[in-house]
Amino acid sequence: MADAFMSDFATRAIAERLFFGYRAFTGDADRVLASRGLGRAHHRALYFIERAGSIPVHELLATLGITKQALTRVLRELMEARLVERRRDPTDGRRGILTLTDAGRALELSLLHAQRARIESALQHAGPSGSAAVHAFLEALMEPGDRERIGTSL
Amino acid sequence: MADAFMSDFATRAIAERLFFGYRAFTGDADRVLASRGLGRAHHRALYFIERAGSIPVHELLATLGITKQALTRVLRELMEARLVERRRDPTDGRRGILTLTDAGRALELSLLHAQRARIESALQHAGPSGSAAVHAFLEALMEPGDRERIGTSL
DNA sequence: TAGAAACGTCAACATGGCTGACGCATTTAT
DNA sequence: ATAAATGCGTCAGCCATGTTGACGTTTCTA
Repeated sequence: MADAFMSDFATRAIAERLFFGYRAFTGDADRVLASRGLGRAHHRALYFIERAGSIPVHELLATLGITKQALTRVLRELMEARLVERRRDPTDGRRGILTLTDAGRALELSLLHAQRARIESALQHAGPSGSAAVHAFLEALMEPGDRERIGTSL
Repeated sequence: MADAFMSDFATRAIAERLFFGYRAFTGDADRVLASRGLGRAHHRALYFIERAGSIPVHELLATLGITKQALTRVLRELMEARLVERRRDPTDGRRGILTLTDAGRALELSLLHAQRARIESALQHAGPSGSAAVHAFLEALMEPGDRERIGTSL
């Protein structure tokens, strides 16, 4: 038989929870960023550089899904602030490799920790077996091509 | 004993799933909006007006968490496109009440349906008992003050 | 050695936020 | 009755973050 879609009511229940939940989640970091004169775009770059340890520019570009012109401006500001360093890939001198400085790592961690209590509390509200469901839900929500960009959930 | 925070690793697992998941979720509607020359800001206004049936301007402002100047521009464009109508509150002539036109309701529904398949699939991946966990997780993630703005999950 | 690849950069522009300052109609308080 | 407060709508200017398009440079590859 044909696929019966979920109700509009049930769809809205998720849509509005995602909207308010994501806004609160990003708000925690935004407050820290604002005190340093940085924005959400800087956070995203710091996050994915730290996560990878070091990352080629082209891969960061693909992960963030923005143009190189948009990323270049963010990276220039992060390098001027001595939070990010760029060096050349020794195996291919055209490629750039990005790493965080000690200050960059410290900031990235403080941004993560600004979000930690909210995430921890939310997972607790999901219940002991709910954590796996939340991970599965969010992974299934993602574009398939992005799933290889994340770490395992366990 | 002192609260032992969750690990950075576990925090990152949620943070990156939220980032990619939310991006995919909004992307579905963004494509429909772009074909109509509208943006995400218009979608949010349409969503909350439709959800309430009709809504005072000040309440929409509080829900969206933006300034009246930012909302005014969005509402002007929506009213020019005959998607939204504004009338006066009969009990207080200073207040404005917003409603959708038939065309506005049709667009809002098509935006919701653009997101429905992804949400439905994600909930299925969360498992039969996972849906309640997902709702609880997202609600706990929200700012407490926003919780009164959402509908029940059942 | 020619061409492709991987950037970095400049310029112009769109979207969606912000603050500040006014003005106007309407309601409320004195 | 009138003065003050409220709830807008609007203008102006600015910021953050994205977009295209075009160009130049260095480096690798065929």
